[in-house]
Amino acid sequence: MKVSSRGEYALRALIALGLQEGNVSTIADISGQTLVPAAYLEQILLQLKMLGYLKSRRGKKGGYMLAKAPDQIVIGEVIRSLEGPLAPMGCVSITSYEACPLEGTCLLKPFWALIRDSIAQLLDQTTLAHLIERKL
Amino acid sequence: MKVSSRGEYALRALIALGLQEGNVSTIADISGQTLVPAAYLEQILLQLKMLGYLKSRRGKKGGYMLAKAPDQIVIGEVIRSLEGPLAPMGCVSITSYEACPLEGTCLLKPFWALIRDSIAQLLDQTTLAHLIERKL
DNA sequence: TCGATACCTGAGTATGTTAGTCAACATAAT
DNA sequence: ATTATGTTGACTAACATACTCAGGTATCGA
Repeated sequence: MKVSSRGEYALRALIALGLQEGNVSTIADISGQTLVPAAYLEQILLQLKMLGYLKSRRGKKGGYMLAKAPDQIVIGEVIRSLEGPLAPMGCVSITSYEACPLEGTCLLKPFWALIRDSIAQLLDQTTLAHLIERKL
Repeated sequence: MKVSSRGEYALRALIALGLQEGNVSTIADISGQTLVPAAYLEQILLQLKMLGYLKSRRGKKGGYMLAKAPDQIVIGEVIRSLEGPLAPMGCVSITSYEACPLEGTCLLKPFWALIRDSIAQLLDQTTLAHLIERKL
């Protein structure tokens, strides 16, 4: 049930940028604060930008900043974008359902569904603002 | 947040055996009911036996059966044995904690802890008996 | 006792994922 | 022009996943 380092790193970066309130931060800055290797962080920031969470400015005095207000950034969406569905099994995934031959009689499916609901509810009701303000 | 096929297959096998109430089932039988490839299932059953969940009898008329009552088999324990800790990150794992350099100031840790609690509570309060009796 | 039927053991393998690195390029400010 | 920055895409080492397969060993029934 692990979250990959990529997902963890992305959230760390979003938090670091959220704490900057509008100022741009360079990759080196963010790398320093989050302890994510700069070259790897670069990839992740680019992906977050393509997903619409970040804006960037090139050249000298360039850097990254949030593209949305922290309370508009839903953690569940971020994780799904970076790691795929939250559901523990394809047969109970809403965003990328996969059929299973046991489907009809499977005694596990309702159980997996319970777990998916529990995880999704937590992640989808939490925003970057909640994390930054320590309001969980 | 995926569960591996190994974990899913193990639970399918336990359910199949739980429905047999004391009768032995051959690998081929279980493979037929669960749709898990027989040679792969063999490995998994062996592991479940080593973990104390199953008993086996060799030779003709041989096969596998549960070693415990279904209400003594906790799903959380099975998953942990097969896939490692339930926690999404090492820094909030109870069974295999790993330190993190950000520890003190990390705004994510309390969030991961919430998720770990939620998952662990569900998995640790569910037994094989619950699954078989459809009582979730 | 013999042979068929099972479980047991350990090695091997194809594929994919993770967690990165690196080199070269494009753009903006001074 | 120079320099600091983001951008792009290729590359790689290590590991995990999801299996297969070849043989060995125990037990039952005839």
